[in-house]
Amino acid sequence: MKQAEELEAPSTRERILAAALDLFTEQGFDKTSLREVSERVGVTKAALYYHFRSKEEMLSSLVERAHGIGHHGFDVLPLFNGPIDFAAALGTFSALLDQVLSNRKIFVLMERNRTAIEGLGDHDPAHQEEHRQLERQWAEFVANPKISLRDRVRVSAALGAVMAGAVGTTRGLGTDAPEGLKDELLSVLRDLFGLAQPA
Amino acid sequence: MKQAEELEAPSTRERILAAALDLFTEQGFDKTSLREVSERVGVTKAALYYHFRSKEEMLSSLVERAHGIGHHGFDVLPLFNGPIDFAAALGTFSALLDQVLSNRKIFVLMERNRTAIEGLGDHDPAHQEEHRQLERQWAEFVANPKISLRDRVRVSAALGAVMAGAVGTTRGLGTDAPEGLKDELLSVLRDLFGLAQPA
DNA sequence: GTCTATAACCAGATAGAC
DNA sequence: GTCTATCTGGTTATAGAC
Repeated sequence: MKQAEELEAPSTRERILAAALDLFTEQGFDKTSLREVSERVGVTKAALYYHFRSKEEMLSSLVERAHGIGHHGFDVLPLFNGPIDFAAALGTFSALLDQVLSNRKIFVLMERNRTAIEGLGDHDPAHQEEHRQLERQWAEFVANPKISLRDRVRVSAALGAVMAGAVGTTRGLGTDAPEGLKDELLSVLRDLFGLAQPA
Repeated sequence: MKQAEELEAPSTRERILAAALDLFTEQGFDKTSLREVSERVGVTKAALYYHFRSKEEMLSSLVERAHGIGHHGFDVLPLFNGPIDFAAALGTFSALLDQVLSNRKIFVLMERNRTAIEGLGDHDPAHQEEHRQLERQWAEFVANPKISLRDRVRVSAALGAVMAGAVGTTRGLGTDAPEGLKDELLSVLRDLFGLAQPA
């Protein structure tokens, strides 16, 4: 995510990642061979192995960025252990929304390659641990009996709505950044959380 | 979905599908080999080929049921070509919700194997055609300029909320049918659609 | 830093006996 | 309807030259 990427000539490594991102998203991780990636980049298959230990490390590198985002968003989950402060939750979701909107491509990749990403830790234990923890936190939240079913469903629905709105729209519209989408989704969140709409 | 399945001894074919459903969901379609499926069922790999032409046909058979459901739900989409009648939409989503809740396992499978299902038509053109049409209808709806952005976002968010609520909850809670979940999600939909909550 | 060549492997699928 | 045995093909990954 250094800004230099778009100014300098992109390094081979970056070009590989860009090609992999597109192919993994279009065809799926498992159905994309390294041969295809190398052909698109214009290097040989073996050259990929200079830059990445394995195919999984490519996926790993791509998903890494999104993990930081999820981390920030989900860090607050353990704090929810009773009636939810929806005004505060709106702030969290708003920040999450920003991140998702400005990293749409990666979130589409993740949405479409869930199983591949989950089974990723075999060669990358650190990554797996981070992922497992996120999953566990969410599972615990969803099943937490100290929180009313209503509140859990609302938060869960909010997450689904944000993802569907931000990611689902992207697929239909290509790579457009739809004007006003963020405001509409914030409005959705307020309705979901029982908060007043601003003038 | 014949009721007999649970009363009679399940046929080999059904046992294969059940094992495949579990394995495909847990590990992903691509990472599950026919050897694993055959071992779990207690037959040999070759025996699978008596019941199914290919691995893809297994997935195809599993997803078939859900397609009918999506079909009914999305059939109404082309009718949306202006301001949306949210009271009517609530009925559609309510029916969809029923179907998703009573077929959770298959929807989890679909959520986690999107790319595999999309690339499925190579050996099954009829299936592909149905899928493509569903995708197209949705894409057209999402991008339809005759419908206000607000309304499109609301419908999109509603779909995401229903799926997240019904499917996401399932993974956390195993195969439980959470009491009251449906009512909570209907309530979410009413808020999303600007409809009054019933007494 | 990129190539050629090849290793090593395992998947999906088929043929034909029983 | 299920088995044994086998084929074919593409995949990831490595060794070592340039």
